[in-house]
Amino acid sequence: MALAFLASRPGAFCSVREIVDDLKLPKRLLAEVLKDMSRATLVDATRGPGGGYRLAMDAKTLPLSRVVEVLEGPVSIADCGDGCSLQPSCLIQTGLTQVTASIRKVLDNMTVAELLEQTDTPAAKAILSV
Amino acid sequence: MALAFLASRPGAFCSVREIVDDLKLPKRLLAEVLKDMSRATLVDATRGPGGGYRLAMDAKTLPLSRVVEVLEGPVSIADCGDGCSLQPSCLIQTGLTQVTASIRKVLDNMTVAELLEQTDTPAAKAILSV
DNA sequence: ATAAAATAGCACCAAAATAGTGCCATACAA
DNA sequence: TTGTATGGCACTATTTTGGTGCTATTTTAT
Repeated sequence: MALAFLASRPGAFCSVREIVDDLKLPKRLLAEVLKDMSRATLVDATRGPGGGYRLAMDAKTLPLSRVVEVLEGPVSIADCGDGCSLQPSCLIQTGLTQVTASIRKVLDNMTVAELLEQTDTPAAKAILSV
Repeated sequence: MALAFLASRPGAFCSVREIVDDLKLPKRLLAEVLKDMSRATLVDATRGPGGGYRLAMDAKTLPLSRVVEVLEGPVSIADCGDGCSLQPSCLIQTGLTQVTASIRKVLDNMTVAELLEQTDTPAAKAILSV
């Protein structure tokens, strides 16, 4: 939600307060998340009055897969690595890998910009039009 | 894993003990899961000596989406219903719905039979060849 | 008949993941 | 130099999920 918000104000630095006021998110939590995204260079940050966050790239070049990776680690539906005790007898590891690849492709092929474009409710559009 | 196992023995009733011995799964847990699948008519069950479970349909006609629905409820990446307090200000609900639909399509288009076909490790193949 | 093999049901516990907070340090601009 | 804002990190709390205890009921081979 926050990235879509930033995408709607390209180039402008938006503070956590602004974002939270519009999107009704827990302030501290959003701050943590944006810190993570900043570390991952998904967003730029500036401090002090007038500071805040902005997308570090064009939203059209930011696939959801990248966002998911930053927030939750590698895209996968199961941890099928060597650490899994079931691996020796697992009949579906290879198949699940393929499913994961397909899902990853879905996330690769949708960007934050596209996510934002779909916004269609009046209340949401009102937020964007400010 | 269990459904792939059953798919490898079409028509035959397999007991929880047999499955667990081959797949090295916690017995009680698999029993719970198979009960759920039985209630959802994904598998047939028979009791008594020689009893067990078998797929209720051809594995080729059993998409993973159906399995996921039985085990985890409706396929979705977020609970965007009316119950969500963020809905009024959510910029991405519609977009996420589209992503969910795409992922659902992935799961619709892969069957338990296909999952099983991908099995390629020697140890796993040994289980199938018995 | 009856004992053994197996599922049915349901409550419960434990571990892991996730949502959310406390607290302080650091930077920046008016 | 003061107020605004991010940076970092540990911590708590809640939810979800993996897993268990126990008992009842059904089935079939002997």
